[in-house]
Amino acid sequence: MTLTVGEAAERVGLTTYTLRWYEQEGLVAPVGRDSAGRRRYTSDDVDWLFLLTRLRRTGMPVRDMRRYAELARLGDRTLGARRALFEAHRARVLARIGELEEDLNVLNYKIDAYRRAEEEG
Amino acid sequence: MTLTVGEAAERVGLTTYTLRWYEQEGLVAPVGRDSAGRRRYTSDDVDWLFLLTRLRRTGMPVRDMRRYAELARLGDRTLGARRALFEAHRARVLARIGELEEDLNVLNYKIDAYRRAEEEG
DNA sequence: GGTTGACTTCGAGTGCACTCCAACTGGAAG
DNA sequence: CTTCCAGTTGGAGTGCACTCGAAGTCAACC
Repeated sequence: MTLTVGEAAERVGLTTYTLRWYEQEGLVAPVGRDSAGRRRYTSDDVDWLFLLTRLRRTGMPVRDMRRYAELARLGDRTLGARRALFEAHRARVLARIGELEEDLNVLNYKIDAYRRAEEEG
Repeated sequence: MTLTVGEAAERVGLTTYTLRWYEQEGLVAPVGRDSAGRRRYTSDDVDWLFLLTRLRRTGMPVRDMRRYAELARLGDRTLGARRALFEAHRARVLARIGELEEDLNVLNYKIDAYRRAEEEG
């Protein structure tokens, strides 16, 4: 039903260090504990962590993830703000993809130039 | 004909600090100097720097850029190695774009969910 | 009941890529 | 000739996101 920090870490692809640090940094609401004081992650916790990994992977700074977590903790009245935050982030991700695609042209051009030079020389 | 470090920095969108640091780190061959010991960047230098900014922007670590610079300094016999380096990097960039596009789905899903929740509530 | 191993906390350490500071130098404008 | 500005060096400092070490606790297994 619930996972230890090690199990949760493995599920979401983060280390136990990072999971504890995310909690400390307020990216994750305080996780439930068992009688021995050990963290127990619910599937909701794991879902949340998974979402965080996607935000992180798209380059969202931890600072913004914290802001998002704070909004989420305030309940439904922040739905609009959270949507706005995601929409702004989506725009950045789209821009980033565009940038990478442009840079790919440079890469392709260079690869081609090297290939031609190799054929010559 | 040649540019000062400040002018070169502006052209390529880096700071003068970074330009000097790139040189110190071996990402750029030692730049020519004027009689007063000040750097003078040729258009070839600027082209090289521009390429570096594209590599950097696509996430190539400075370590790999240094490796690339070293190969370039060895002349034409490293053309193949340089092409291989670029091809490997291109593969990473393509993978990265794919990753971002996947993550975009998560983002879109969440935005949609927020929108629906806003309409309800 | 002892050993093992995963957990706990707190604080310090790491790696990357800059970014800046202090002290100095030299050419150009007024 | 003085003032100013952009440049020079070496080394220190910054921000981010982890990552790890030390010292201790606790449940489970033999």
